[in-house]
Order: sequence, then structure tokens, then C-alpha cells
Amino acid sequence: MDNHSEHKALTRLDESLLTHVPPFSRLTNLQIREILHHATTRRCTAGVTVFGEGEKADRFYMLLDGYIRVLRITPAGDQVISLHIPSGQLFGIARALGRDTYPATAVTASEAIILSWPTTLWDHFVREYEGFSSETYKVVGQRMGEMNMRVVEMATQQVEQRVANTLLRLVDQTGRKVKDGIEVDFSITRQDLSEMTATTLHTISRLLSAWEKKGLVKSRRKHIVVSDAEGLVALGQHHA
Amino acid sequence: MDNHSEHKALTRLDESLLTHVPPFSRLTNLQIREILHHATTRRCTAGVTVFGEGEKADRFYMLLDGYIRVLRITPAGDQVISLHIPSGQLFGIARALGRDTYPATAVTASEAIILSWPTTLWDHFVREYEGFSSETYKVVGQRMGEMNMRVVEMATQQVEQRVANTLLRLVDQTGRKVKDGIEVDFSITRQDLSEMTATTLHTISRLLSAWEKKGLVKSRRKHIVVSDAEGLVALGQHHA
DNA sequence: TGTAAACTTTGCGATAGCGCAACCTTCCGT
DNA sequence: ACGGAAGGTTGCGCTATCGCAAAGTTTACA
Repeated sequence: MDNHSEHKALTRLDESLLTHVPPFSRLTNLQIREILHHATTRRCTAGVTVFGEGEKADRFYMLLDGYIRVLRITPAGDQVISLHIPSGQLFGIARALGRDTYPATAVTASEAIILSWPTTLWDHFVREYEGFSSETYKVVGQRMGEMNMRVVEMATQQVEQRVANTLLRLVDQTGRKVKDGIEVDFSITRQDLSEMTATTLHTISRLLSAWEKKGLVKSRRKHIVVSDAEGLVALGQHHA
Repeated sequence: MDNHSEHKALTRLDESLLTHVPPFSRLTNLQIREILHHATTRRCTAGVTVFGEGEKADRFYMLLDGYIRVLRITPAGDQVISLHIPSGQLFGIARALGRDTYPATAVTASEAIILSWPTTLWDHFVREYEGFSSETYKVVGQRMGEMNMRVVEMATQQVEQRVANTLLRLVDQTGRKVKDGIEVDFSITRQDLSEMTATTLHTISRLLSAWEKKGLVKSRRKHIVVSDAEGLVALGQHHA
């Protein structure tokens, strides 16, 4: 559960890594080389805490590969998963929102490659790099949209619908095609799913079992495959 | 429930109206006069829809006086209140988040005075006006923080705690001192409160009755006064 | 000034989903 | 290759909260 597997990557970073990543896509190779020059690279196994809620936000990050899980822990010790960040997105950008501490904890949900820069460079990036700012705020907007959707779902839908919709969104955003359906692209436990949907792992387990019997999903330990998305969508809609 | 009371205000707009409003506070009087020159003013009674979810975001707004309620309506017809905006804040700033439609509906929660500008001016504002952008993103950050807090609360707390905390936040953000406590500064029904806390108006009614007996609040039709904030805080914490 | 509309209260079941408990299965490290 | 830890399943009773119903109260407006 902690930073065991931290490495300074000495790998030579190729400019092509960033040329197709939105916030940097409009830049010249020279600019990208400049950006990479200031970057620190880090490879992590799953389950590594990148930064913690409330810490001083002295770096901002770009996920090159893998998935990041964003979560908060209540005083009472309950953990709530806010969202998952796919590769190619910035995160830990407290500075962009006028904050100087991270508002949540970021943990790797899979193996991951992460670039980061000191927050002091943020203003420089915004000023110098065409499109950096607007692309940044596009993902901020997306994330707000997702959070909003979650609030609405939690306020209006039953557990079964919420879980169905959450699972669908998961495979939609991070799904990988496999033999008999689409699989969530990182390890995910019933506990994790329950922390995303405000339920208990027990309820999730029961739901997945039921769905498996109906042929909607196939799940094994830490893996979930959606085999009948249509069917799940139906479940997610109806109020019965 | 619709735009009955719309007026074009012919009132002369005084520059001093904006000089103390964060996004404009660093500007010269000349700049402010320029900004006001492009603005459209509108006075509304409570309950007027300023813009609707999904509409083309062709204007952005500044609330000069009153309160705005931001809400979403599900396909099934359930209404969920996202947040309340106090005077002095921008809203309807889809453009700032790379969107071209409004993500939610905005309704006046009280009488209100609203300035607005065509979205086409947004980039101009960002470019020309020192501090406009950063102040904007500060409120975006705040709102994200609030939404996040709501998700966490809804996921981890019982109804009574959620309602207590919501009410406390309400009087904290928009409270007005009255004889025997602090009153929510706009009309608010049990229904409204239930739409903020993901409950039913019945449950809210029962809770308020119970709290009134305990001397924590005093409520009449559409008015709620918190008389013992400490007590409510206690209720909002404990898990029993 | 009276009548309808909007808002509120309260009682009484019904139930979705939790919490607990016990047990099973898969994986990982040594 | 085995033992323990992490993850998963399932049964059962409980309760917080909803949903319905019916009646009371305040306000608006004709």
C-alpha cells in the first residue's frame, strides 16, 4: 500500500511520447524536448500513493501510461473513490484551480508511468505553451461533469442501477476488448466498486453473482468482464 | 415558474458595483466602464430560469445581487440541486471549461440582479483583464470542492447528518443574522432541502420537527433559522 | 374575502440494502 | 509446495428511510 516500487527512470524519454497528448499536441519538438527536460519520470506498480489529500501541491503530474485512482478518506475512515484518470491526462493540478494543497489522494490503479514537474513551472507552461491551458480546463470540465453525474445518480437511483451505470462507464472509459466481452483494464475488487458507488462489497458481490447468472458479466478475482452491455444498460435505466 | 418578471434595467450602472467583485477587483475604472458597457442587466424575481441545461452557452453571467440555484433534472423527472451561487460570482461559464452548452439549469432562488455578456467576449476578458482568469478558476475550484464534499457525504453519512451539514453550510454561506439565530437568506422549502440532500420532503419535515423540539432550529413556511449551530454540528458529526 | 394552490405535518406499513458472521477460494512469498 | 493473507460468497435479521395517504396550514390571487 505504499511507495515500495519507486524508481527513477533513466530511460531516455522520446519526444513522440508527448506529441499526441492533448495538452502538448500543438507544440513543436523543441518545446516538447524542453518540457521533458524539466520532467521527472517515475514508474510505479499498482497501489502506490502518488500524493495525499491535503499535502502541499508542489508538483503537477501527467499520466503517461496506466490508471490513477482519485480518492478521499473521511475522518471516520471510510474511503470514497472519486474518479479514475486514464493515461494522457494531467492530474494533481491544484494550481489550476487556485489551490495550494491537493484536494484528494491519488493512487496508481495499475502499473503506471508518471511524469511530473514542480508547480512553480505551472504559470510558465500556461504562458508559453499554446493550448495547454484550454486543454487543461477541458479535462477539468469533464471531471466536473462526471462528478455531477455521480451526485445525480446517487441522489436518484437505486444501488443496482448505480452499479450497472458505473460499471458501464468503467468499461467505456477504460475497457479492453477480450474474448467474451469488454474487460475493465485494471485490477478492481468488489470493495473498489463499492467505494465508487456508495454501497458495501457484500451488495456488489451479490449483484455480480446475480448478473453472472443472467449472463451479463463474467467476473473473477479482481477482474470484471462485461459480456452483455445492452443488458446492463437496460438494468441501469429502469426504475424497477 | 418562468420569465414573467424580466426587465431591461435602465438604471445607470455604477462602476463601484464591480470594483469589489473578485474577478474585476484588479482593474482600472476605465476597464470596468468598458466591461459594463458590454453588459446586459436583468432583474428577476425568485424562480426565474436564467438558462437551461443543454442550451447553447451563448452568454456568461455575473450575479450582482441575490442567489442562484443550480440544478439538474433527470430523464425520470427527479430534480437535484447541485449548489447555490452567492452574489459576486460568475456563473454559466461553460466556456471556461471547454464546453459549448450549459451543463445544468440556473434558476433564481431569490430576487436577483444579473449581468451577462456574450460568450464571444470570454477570450477577450481572459486576455485583457488581469486576474480575471485566475479568479474564475478559483471559484471553479471551490465548486469542485463542494461537489466532492457532497459525494463523500452522500456516500458515507446518514440522512440526518447530511441534512444537518447541508443546513449548516447553507447558513454559513448565505446566512443572515436574525433575532434568534441565523436564517437562510432565501426562500427554501422542505422540498428544496430534500433535493439538496437526496431525501424526501417528508423526511426533511420530520427532521426539522424533531430539531425544533430540541431547540436547534426554528422554521416556518419557506424559512429556516438555525438557533443552535453547535448542536447541529454535533449531530452532523456523530455516526449515531 | 373566499377559494384554490402551494407548502407542511404526521401516521403507518413496506423494503432495499446494510451489518454481521461464517466460510470458501485464489494468490503470493518463501 | 505450503501457509497465510487478501479477496469473494452467501445466509439471515434488522433498521433507516421511503412511499403512500390523509389532513392541516399558509399564502396568493381572482
